[in-house]
Amino acid sequence: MAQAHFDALLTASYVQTFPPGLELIRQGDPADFLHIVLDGSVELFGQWADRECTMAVVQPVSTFILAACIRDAPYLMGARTLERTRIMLIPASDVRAMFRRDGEFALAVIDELAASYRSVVRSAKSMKLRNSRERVASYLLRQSSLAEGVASYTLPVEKRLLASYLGMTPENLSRTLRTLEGDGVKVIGARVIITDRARLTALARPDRLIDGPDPVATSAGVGLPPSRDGGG
Amino acid sequence: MAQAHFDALLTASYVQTFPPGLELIRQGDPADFLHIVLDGSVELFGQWADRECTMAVVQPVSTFILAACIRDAPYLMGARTLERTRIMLIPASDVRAMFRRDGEFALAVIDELAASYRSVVRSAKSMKLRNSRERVASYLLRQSSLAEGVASYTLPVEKRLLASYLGMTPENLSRTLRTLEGDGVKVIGARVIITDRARLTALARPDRLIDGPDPVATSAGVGLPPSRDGGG
DNA sequence: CGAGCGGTTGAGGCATGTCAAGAGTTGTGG
DNA sequence: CCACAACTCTTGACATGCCTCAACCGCTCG
Repeated sequence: MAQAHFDALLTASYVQTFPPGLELIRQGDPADFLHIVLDGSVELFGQWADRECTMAVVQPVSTFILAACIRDAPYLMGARTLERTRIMLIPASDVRAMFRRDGEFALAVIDELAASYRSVVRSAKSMKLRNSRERVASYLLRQSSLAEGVASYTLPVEKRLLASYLGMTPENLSRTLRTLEGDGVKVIGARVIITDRARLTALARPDRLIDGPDPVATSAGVGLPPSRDGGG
Repeated sequence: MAQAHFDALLTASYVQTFPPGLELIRQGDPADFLHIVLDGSVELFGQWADRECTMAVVQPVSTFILAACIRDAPYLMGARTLERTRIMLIPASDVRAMFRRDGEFALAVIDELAASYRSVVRSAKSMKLRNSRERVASYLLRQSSLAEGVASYTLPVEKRLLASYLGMTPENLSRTLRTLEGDGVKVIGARVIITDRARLTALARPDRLIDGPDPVATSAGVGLPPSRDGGG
């Protein structure tokens, strides 16, 4: 986009650092700022009838709740920091005004929204088509491939949160990890060790239409699968 | 958008009528055409490991697989006609070229994508936060409110498909509908009769952040909740 | 009429959630 | 530095939601 426009957005926005566990956004509130994670990580979650579930984890550098800002609609998800996190906030009205003025920016927004959309569809497919055991196996395998195929790595998030993200209870995740030891992967604390990749792959049956394309060497995704995110 | 640009898109595209049950799109195929349902209805579904689930039903006039066209990426979902359906096909390359040339068109695409994104997020929240009984109750209530709050209406889709959409088996849906008779709604064949709206509402606990905003009188949505759809 | 299909119903089993208790870890304040 | 509190994680026992399999009904359509 035009440098002048870019600068205009920057001057209208501001950057702030938040402590861990802080609620940045409450679902249902009007969308007043586009958020961009510069450093740290943010959990997006849904709430309903005293229940809660993790929808995604946003890691640098990504936007979130872009869709709500564009539509000038209430946030569909809440957001809280998982750690000390630096965030840039751009007034939603400025964002809306800007992609009307700057065609390049509009194209970037289109690209981001399309990517986000596909992310959620993938996630929804995983939830509906796989059982919890398969989701866990796929997740562990996917994280390994994101880390350039290493056989050992550490989980990027707490198990409690991972369980919620995968649509199961912490107890169930714990048990599932235990039984998965017979299928090519061992998890000790936050440490994941893939002992038999072929076997784990056979169980997880990874699919690029669900788990995403094979990562290219240049990308550096670390978090939960839909780490690129842009709506809410 | 500019009339000239609109006409250009029209001349590049063509309209075709398909019989019921025809597979329009196979998931994983490259996105070559943007599809627009002019008449009839289309099911979007996901497949994995010999399992299948309905993701959405698209009704006139809506686009689908917009996101795949934009990203020039493989379709994440398959699509098949549910009835005799008239569809307009626009070459994906023309769509991509057009929103680079025409700012108004780009804005329309942004709006459509943002709406689609929010649709899927709602759907995902419903799947993760509600159990099957609550999903069924919400769905029945939602359809009633889309039909201007009438107490009686007919289901817009087959129960078999509805079950898949709601993430359950046909048997389970059948049983659930039976037990729901004690909670303010009766379903005979495809006919839905809400006998005690307050009671059904108490059970469904409808939420505009999941079920969508209260419909305005001018809109005429009929199908499954995310009838507006635009990605894949 | 008979095949095919959607829908319903029943029986039984597995997967997952719930409740409860305890081990291990982390962070805090005395 | 230690003691305590709070929290995550784990494990067990139990309950239940949901699926699977199978049979049957009713309708549609050739």
